[in-house]
Amino acid sequence: MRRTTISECPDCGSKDLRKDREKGEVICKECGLVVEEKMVDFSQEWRDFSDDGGESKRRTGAPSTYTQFDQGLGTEVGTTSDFYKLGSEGAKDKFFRLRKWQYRISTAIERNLKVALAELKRVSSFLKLPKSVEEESARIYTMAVQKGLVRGRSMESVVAGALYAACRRHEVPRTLDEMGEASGIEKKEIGRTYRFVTRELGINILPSNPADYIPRFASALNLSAETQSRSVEILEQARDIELTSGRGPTGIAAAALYVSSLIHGEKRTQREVADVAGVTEVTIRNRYKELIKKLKLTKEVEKNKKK
DNA sequence: AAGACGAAAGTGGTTGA
DNA sequence: TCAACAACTTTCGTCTT
Repeated sequence: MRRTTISECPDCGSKDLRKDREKGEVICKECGLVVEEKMVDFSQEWRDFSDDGGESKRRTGAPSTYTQFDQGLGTEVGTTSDFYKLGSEGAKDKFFRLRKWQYRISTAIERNLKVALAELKRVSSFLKLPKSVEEESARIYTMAVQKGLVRGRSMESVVAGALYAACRRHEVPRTLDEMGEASGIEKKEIGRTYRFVTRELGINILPSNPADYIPRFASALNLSAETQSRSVEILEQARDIELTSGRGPTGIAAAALYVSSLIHGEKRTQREVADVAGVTEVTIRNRYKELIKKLKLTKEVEKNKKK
């Protein structure tokens, strides 16, 4: 895969950049700007779900692209020019039957996919998601359609659910709020379809890591790179003493960022942090209290308060 | 006046009988 | 299927800067 390399930050010109290979992000250490969000595609095809309904969707060969409505493969059984190559009458009958049958089952799905993938691309570009996530979500959506999971649900909500799932798998999580804003679907609904689709398709998603949210939140708050990396340290320590399990990852990320901003004398209000993280001040306060207590950070915060 | 703090009641999802 | 439960939110009053 070809990757372009950027050697200096377009915002402040600093050459001190930090690369996060896993997330395909490049972050400027000076200003914390997320310079590049290019995803390395390490996705695999996990399409051999166990037998269901008898029809096998397996195939071999080069991977096709899923962001084209027909997956980049022609779906015509044959063209009329092929017709004249056929010999017997039986073969000709079969030719027509096959083509008619093929046409019927494919048009419904194709029509759906065509519209859905356009919507998917729209939302994806709105959220500035990497290409590989877009591909993955298209793949998820395609499978959902083939299994008839869209029935009884709005197409848009399934699209949003597929995108959300793909983001999680690629460790570039967006919050349900952001997804809701981009797609115009209520976040409750997205969460519901997301859970439904992933369960039905047997996709397992690891619980998202709070640290994955840090670069974006910090960038939105104009926090320095030191503050940012400090908050990641805090998160690691918090995880080691089981402060993170069971809690909402965004809340923890937000609290770590808040503490870190206090320590580095770039104070942000709880309100500001809460807004970009999509949680309430109360949640930040609760996490914040736990953090400074369990990690004996009180002294550090006090020390920098006077500045 | 704005921000931080905390109590109390409500919401939606998970879990276990 | 239902009730208990944990996490989070909303709302509101009080304290601090």
